[in-house]
Amino acid sequence: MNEQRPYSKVLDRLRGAGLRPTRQRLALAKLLFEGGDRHLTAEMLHDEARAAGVGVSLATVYNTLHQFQDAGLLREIVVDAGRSYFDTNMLTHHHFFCEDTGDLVDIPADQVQINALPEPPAGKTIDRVDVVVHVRARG
Amino acid sequence: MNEQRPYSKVLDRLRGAGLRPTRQRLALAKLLFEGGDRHLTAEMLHDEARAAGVGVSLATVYNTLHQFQDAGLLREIVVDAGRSYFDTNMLTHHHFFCEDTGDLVDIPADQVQINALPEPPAGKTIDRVDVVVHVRARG
DNA sequence: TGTCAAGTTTAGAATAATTACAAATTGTGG
DNA sequence: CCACAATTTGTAATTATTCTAAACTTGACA
Ligand SMILES: [Mn+2]
Ligand SMILES: [Mn+2]
Ligand SMILES: [Zn+2]
Ligand SMILES: [Zn+2]
Repeated sequence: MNEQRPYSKVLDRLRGAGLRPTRQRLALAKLLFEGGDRHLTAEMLHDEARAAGVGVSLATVYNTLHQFQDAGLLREIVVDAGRSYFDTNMLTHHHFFCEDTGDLVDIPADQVQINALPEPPAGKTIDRVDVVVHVRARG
Repeated sequence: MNEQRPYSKVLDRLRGAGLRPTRQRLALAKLLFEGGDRHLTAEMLHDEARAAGVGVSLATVYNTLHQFQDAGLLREIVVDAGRSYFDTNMLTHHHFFCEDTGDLVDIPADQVQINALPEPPAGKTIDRVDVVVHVRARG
């Protein structure tokens, strides 16, 4: 449908977020947001960009991921010590995490029902509930 | 009660795990296991040990934490990017995590009821379900 | 109780992910 | 187009952690 204007969607998205549509940001946004829901590390995205012929430094990949996150286009997921995943699915949801492969797979929020939660510690308020289902290759 | 033999408990614990009771391991085990359930980083434990007058290197703290983990005396918790917590509570349970302070607080398993979970991806088997309730200082 | 091999500790180097910096480049309103 | 702020980038710095190889303990047993 938008083969004539391959950047119009991400362009609107960047404009909506108040971010200048630079060559690098357009290319990264295309990789991030036009392939369905994705879970990527900075290094993975950098490799994809280079493979797609996009000249972009790793520093810019980090900058861009954080800017997108601040703009509400992404969120960061922590499941693996010493490695951050960025998740393009902004709906409330949970994850399968496969320790063998490092893969993250979404679980829609309505497929996890939490019927009880204790009161948070005094003076604290609940921000978000993360459920991570650790899975392994069947053995 | 065991003031006469202040190390007998941790000594038994190390013996049971097949670990030689060295000065360093005894001291770290005492700090870890005789103060109720704890959630510590390697750096925190190192600082505590030094404050208690125990000469121990940071490398040994890391070695010891991993050995204790392999022996089933501890488990590692990942909630904060780039920092590992070690948890002395080996019962199945969940956590409050306060992003402001970095504090982890246990939630007993029976206070979280999960009434639905989807099938794991093909060929995968569920290992463990981690629930992390992110909380913030009330604003 | 002394010996010795195996297990353990350690200082410091190495690694990996991420962030900081300051100079060069680019996007945009006028 | 211009001026100027925003952005990008190569490189250095930082942080948590792991590796290494030499020095030191421990425990079995003679
Ligand atoms: Mn971040
Ligand atoms: Mn570990
Ligand atoms: Zn996701
Ligand atoms: Zn815990």
